[in-house]
Amino acid sequence: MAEGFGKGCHLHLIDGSAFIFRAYHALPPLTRKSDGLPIGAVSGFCNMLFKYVEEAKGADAPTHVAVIFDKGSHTFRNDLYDQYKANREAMPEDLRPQIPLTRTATEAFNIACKELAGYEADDIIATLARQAREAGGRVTILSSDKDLMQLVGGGVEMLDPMKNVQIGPEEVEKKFGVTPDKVIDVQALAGDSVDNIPGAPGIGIKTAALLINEYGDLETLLERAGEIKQPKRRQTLIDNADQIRLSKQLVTLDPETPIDFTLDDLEVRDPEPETLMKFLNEMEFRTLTRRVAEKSGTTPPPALEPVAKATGGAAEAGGSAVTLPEAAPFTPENYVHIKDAATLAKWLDKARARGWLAIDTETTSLDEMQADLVGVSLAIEPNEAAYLPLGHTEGGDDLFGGAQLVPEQMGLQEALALLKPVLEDPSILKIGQNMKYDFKILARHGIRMAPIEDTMLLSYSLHAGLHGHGMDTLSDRYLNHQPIPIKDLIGSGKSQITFDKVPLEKAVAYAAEDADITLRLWQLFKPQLHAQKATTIYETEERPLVPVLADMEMAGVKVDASVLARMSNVFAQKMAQLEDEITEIAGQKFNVGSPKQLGEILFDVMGVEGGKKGKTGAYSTGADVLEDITTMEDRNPAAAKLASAVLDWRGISKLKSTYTDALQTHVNPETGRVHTSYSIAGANTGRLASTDPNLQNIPVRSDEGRRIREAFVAPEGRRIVSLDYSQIELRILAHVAQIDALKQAFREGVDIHAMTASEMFNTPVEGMDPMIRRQAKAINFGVIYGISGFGLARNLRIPRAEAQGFIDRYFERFPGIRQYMEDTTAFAKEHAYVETLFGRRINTPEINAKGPGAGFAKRAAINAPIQGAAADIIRRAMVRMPEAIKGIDATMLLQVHDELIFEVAEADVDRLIATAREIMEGAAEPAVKLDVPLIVDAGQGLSWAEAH
DNA sequence: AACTTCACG
DNA sequence: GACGTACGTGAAGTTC
Repeated sequence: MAEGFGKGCHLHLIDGSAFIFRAYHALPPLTRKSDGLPIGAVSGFCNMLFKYVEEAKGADAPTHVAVIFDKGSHTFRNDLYDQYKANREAMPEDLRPQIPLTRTATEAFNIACKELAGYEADDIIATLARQAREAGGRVTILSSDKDLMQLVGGGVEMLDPMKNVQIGPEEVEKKFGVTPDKVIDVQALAGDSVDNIPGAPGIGIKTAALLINEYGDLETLLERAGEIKQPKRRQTLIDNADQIRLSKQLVTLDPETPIDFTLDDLEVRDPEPETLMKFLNEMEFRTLTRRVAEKSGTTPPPALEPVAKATGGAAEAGGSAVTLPEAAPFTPENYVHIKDAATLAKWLDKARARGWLAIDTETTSLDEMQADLVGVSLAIEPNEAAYLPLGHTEGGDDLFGGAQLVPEQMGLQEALALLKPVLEDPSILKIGQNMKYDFKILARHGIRMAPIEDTMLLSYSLHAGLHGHGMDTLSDRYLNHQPIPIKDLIGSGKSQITFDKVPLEKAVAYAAEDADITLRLWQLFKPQLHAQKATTIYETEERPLVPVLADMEMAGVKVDASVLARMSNVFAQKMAQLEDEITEIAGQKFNVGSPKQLGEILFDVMGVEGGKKGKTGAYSTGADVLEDITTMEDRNPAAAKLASAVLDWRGISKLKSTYTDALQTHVNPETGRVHTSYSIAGANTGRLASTDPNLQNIPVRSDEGRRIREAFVAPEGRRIVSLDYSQIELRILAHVAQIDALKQAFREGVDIHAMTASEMFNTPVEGMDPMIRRQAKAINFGVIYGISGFGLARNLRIPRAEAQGFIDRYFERFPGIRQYMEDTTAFAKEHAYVETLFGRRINTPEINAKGPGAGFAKRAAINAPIQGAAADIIRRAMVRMPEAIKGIDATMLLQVHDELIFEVAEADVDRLIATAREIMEGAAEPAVKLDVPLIVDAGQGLSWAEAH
């Protein structure tokens, strides 16, 4: 080969920023043990480089390589357009110090590391790619960034390093609908919200590709825009031609950046083990240091003596200082398809021997009450996983054809008979992700799994507030592995199929992987529980709640659909009437349900003043705005009337669409009852959330809405009983903030809001003015939410100065509350989490951020220990409830944050109330002895409306 | 898919 | 000194 870069050479260009970003988000916020320096992103970055170096030795090895970084945030594009990337979020605080370290890391790996002020990494990549191509060589860009796709072709291709898929001209065309050379034209039209490139409003990639393909290129399109048939599209292109041309400049990468090195400087060099290990050792990456040592056949340097720990620092907050184990790569070819009883028995023996198994069920529906079991997957160790298909079918799509079971499957009953003794064996742990789902599916087949572990709940106990706890998130973050998307198997939208139609081979790969991932997550999370002091919450609240909630959900609540149907009819009539009225006042027909159209009518057509536009440019027409307009009878009577009619319409529309209509569709045809689903790990504070349908927001505040609760009934001979905690959050506040006056008031059972008013305004509790009491009540709630003068003013509709005066007076009278708020925020700032009385941790990663996010985080931090403790208490009560009411003919049906709803035999109502009340009032103990009593109010009746 | 609105504690 | 503000949820409908 001749000197220098040329034909036969192969250049790898690594998008450094993408690697860093990827590494940062893939890993929990690790810190260096010795001094707390955040190093999660550096660690991930090094792992990725290590993996790259190992894999790059193969057949298609590069001859030249460089990692390209961005330098600074200001580039020539900002000079073209000052809004470029303007809505980018600021770099996270704990990432910033890691950036220079990634450069050092690259050099330690002996890989060229390049950047250029005023240009983005993408421009340098474009320049190098051009040079390499012109020299006759090949180029592979390691990135999946769509902005680089314009470079593909003529010997240049991309490789997505995470998914390990090549991106050539075909893939680019698939994404953009045009050949790579026209990608910039499409991007110029479609714009990009991430980089804040304006493009042509209303035109996305699809439309852009259509236009470019029709007219050949952007310039021709803009010149001939007048020929476009669609009027809106035509106008957009004519009006925004300049903006589109600017957008094209912004998206076009510069292939002529003034770089001060040549391709020859990028020749591949092997890492020098000593240099590399020295760096890795300094970073305290033990595993990686060892692996490099093994590869190079040298001994790793001794671990550095830990230096004295720096004081404080929020770095190791919130269950984060974890080291990821050396993950075994996934080898799906090891997954087993269980076809017969002998093989299943073998796997179950493995579980018996090990004492655990990870399990996952595949079904035909997300609704556990309607889902049919299709298969079960099992895992014993990483990569040791199997799928047992039971209900895969084919055919049945013609009118009379019944679906046929496909071969190579065990019989359902035979399999369940083998599974049952293991799944119910108290000496074998059953590990699942979101076990409530699998528990319910199997319970419907007569198997009650116990004991169980749930990786979703482990993550919730460890990481509440940091991220979601779905399997895809957890696998991506903690195993650095992206599971096969379910979409790849069943599709999406209209053409979606059910899992029983998935071919067995694909089903094995998918389902066994899920069990494998679950097992790995369990092995990773379980040991961290103790280290993070999360064991008690997990063991006493989260895990035991699974069967309790499963039973509640399976029981369901009886709903009289005919009551709802009648109400829907009445609502429909009223709405039609109001719509006529509204059309008349507005003088034109419009969609009352469209806030946009309504805003234009009110503020543009009818001339109401003071319309405020939100960030989308639409007028705000929320209830508070409309209520203000209804008071303008003198100035703008028509608008006042219109606003009032719309408010009425909205009220009815909400009741109809969200409640009376929707609830009917949720009545299970087999049980005649509504089966909600509670998410245990949904709310960061420890509250439950109810979905499909949400039964925690059934109307109660308005008389009309409350009537919907009449449809929630007890069957013949039974009653609905409701028990709710009185003022539980304020009681918790009184306890944690140690407010003597509040504590005493609760002990004496006086009206707490009246007492607050009395303290603040020096008036006796007896004969308290209801208006003053109302204001005091608003303040009491405000305190729980992290009060602000602005918020209180808006809530009470009083001037802000007056609201601030109330708050000042309140804090003067209850200085302990201000102290509590200050202590709590200080704690959050130091640790990046807050804690409830019971030890539940809620992470507050944004607490030290700058900008408006910090305000939210601060108020959330104040609220979380209070809301969270209340959630702890009712969770504890619920866990104890089934055992306590065993001899009573009663079923716990629903939870609404501070309320439990039961269905009880008429004769047992009193006994149930007494027992459940005792459990609920004593639920904090023995873990916490509150200084204030917990009081539970009870009601009963034929419907929820009567019981509440 | 994002946004707006509104139901609950 | 400006800025944006009550906490926590889920669902339906419109708009892009």
